[in-house]
Amino acid sequence: MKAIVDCNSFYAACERVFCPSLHGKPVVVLSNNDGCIVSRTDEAKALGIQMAGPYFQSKELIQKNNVRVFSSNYHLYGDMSKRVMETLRMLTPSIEVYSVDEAFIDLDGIDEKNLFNYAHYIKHTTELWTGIPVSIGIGATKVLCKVANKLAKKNKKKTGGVIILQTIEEQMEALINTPVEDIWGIGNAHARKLRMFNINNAWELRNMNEGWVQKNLGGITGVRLVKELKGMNCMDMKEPLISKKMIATTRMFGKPILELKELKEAVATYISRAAEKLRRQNGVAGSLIVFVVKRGESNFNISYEPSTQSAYINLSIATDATNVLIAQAMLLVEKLYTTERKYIKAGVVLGNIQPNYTVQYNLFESRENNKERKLMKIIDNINFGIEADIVKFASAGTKRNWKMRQEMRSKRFTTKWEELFIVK
DNA sequence: TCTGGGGTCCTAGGACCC
DNA sequence: TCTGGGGTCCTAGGACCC
Repeated sequence: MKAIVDCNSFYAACERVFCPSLHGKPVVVLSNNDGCIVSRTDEAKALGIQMAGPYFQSKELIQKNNVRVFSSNYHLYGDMSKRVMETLRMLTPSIEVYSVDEAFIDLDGIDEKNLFNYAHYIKHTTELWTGIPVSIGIGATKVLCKVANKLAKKNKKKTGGVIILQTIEEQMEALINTPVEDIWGIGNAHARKLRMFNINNAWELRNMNEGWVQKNLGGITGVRLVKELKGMNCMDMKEPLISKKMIATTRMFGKPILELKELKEAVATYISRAAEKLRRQNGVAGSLIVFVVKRGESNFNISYEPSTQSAYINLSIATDATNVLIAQAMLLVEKLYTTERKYIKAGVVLGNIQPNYTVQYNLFESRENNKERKLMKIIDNINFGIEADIVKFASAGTKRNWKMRQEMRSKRFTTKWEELFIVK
């Protein structure tokens, strides 16, 4: 058997740890730039505030009901996530961190009669040590774990936050109570399709034949999903993901910009971020994509939808040097830039990532990289150790009018000395 | 006027190779 | 007039996840 441990309303829960008066009160957390709602407590859900909905649409509801609103504070959430995962690691033999707020646990070797007590022990200890409430779903496969977890979360009072699917009867009941759009791996497009075929819950999907699924549900991915619903393991526990295959940094701007100079500054800054991430995993990137998004506008009787343009380059030598990547990116920005409309967003994606010891040099390029590598190391040490961005490239700008809005961010209680939590 | 950011996996089709 | 069979690699795009 396996389990998934999933933090309840994770971002909002992190805020509550450092502001206990918010327990029992509605809280929401916003995405970058205060654009969307990305985390809601149960009290906020009960008010009808939509997940992933634009903030401005719920603003009235939020103000009327005195909902506490936070901008996202990724320093805090990242650190709290680490604490949760460390706790699970100490309590269980093997975990796979699936996302910032979820981990699968391998329960092979645990006596099935003890699963219930074991799950409650994990739940209780995690909550005690970190202050973050969790729900646990247990089943034979990852997909069944997710089914169990979803139901456990939906019905915390009745289930105590833990559901175990052991017998076929338990599985059947759970699957019947899971509408197709709630199945892990079924998104909007497939859900609509399934409904069209009058397949409405997970049990009905489970009983479809393989040929049909193969043809209508994304090929092999769909077949695996249905097998997992039947209790046949098709998704292994994964080794911890050490190196990413692509690294992206993209942001909306705080306000739309028109100037090429500002656009370049933003892109140079994103490259700096992405290259730091790249170096942290000891990787080098072989390709680079820059994209920019123009604002939608209506002038007189012409209207434009927001539109994205992108350009990419394959680097002759894979690199992790910020300055090299910035230089290439600037050329791409110049290629993309026009003055016709304002820009609201830009991003960079580093691809073709390889470990840095495999770099393929070529005849026509010198090996100056050593010098660069030393420089990058020094810059990274200063920025990681003292304060982010204390040393940066001039092309990344100093005024940064385009920086995102984060008007309601809490303090970085656990990662910045100047912002430590104060107990009176 | 206002709608985030960062990922993964799979497939189809084209280019190219022997 | 006639023109094989079997691969690999790359890219773009779709779908999905949190």
